[in-house]
Amino acid sequence: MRFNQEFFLYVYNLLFEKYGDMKWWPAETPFEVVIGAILTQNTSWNNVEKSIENLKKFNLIEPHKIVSSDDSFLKELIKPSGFFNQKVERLKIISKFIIEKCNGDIRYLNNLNTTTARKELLFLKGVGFETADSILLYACDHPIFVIDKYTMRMFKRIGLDWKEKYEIFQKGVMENTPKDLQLYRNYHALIVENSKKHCKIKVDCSGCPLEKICNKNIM
DNA sequence: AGCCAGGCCTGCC
DNA sequence: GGCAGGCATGGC
Repeated sequence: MRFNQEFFLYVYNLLFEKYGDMKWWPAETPFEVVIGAILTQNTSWNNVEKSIENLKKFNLIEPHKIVSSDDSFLKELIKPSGFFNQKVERLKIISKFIIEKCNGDIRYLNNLNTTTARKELLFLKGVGFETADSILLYACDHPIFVIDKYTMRMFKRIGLDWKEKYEIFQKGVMENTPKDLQLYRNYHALIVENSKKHCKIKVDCSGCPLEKICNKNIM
């Protein structure tokens, strides 16, 4: 198997045939994407949903409301998604950034080129590669391929050996796919969906659309 | 009971 | 620049 454009679109099509258009990211507003991206750091989405529900109860899904809310109150609300001490700090830092540098709307980053916008986000404490790229792709309209634990595991199992380096995986995929916003949005969504069902550490291959090309013994 | 979850930062080396 | 250790809750 060669890892060229044909390969990556082949994998996409296998996933698409099973799951279709995932309509990702699951959020009502761009800022909700930002919140979710922080809260889901090393945390299952199931837990994140509870936290976001709590924030919604108090109408806090807006940057200035996050900034002006009491830390201990916010910690209580986002408790279900864990790491609440650092995550409250991170939510406040990025909210402040949005207010001060983005005129209150994260989509301001659409005015910058992708590389510049990415750097701006990566300056922020608590925003690493995956969080930045998720925000660029799903809260804004930057076509960038998000890598996460699921993505690395899946690609490794279907034959790629890129040594678990985020930017190597990202470059490898992006050099071999059309830089298309909708494609990248749905590709990542499909990988997550398929991984949750079939491609976790403990594999469950029955019904997995990638079964033919997967070496389940990896990881 | 213990492992895992849609990372990231810090402090070592 | 690489890498263990810490961060915290909920599901299985």
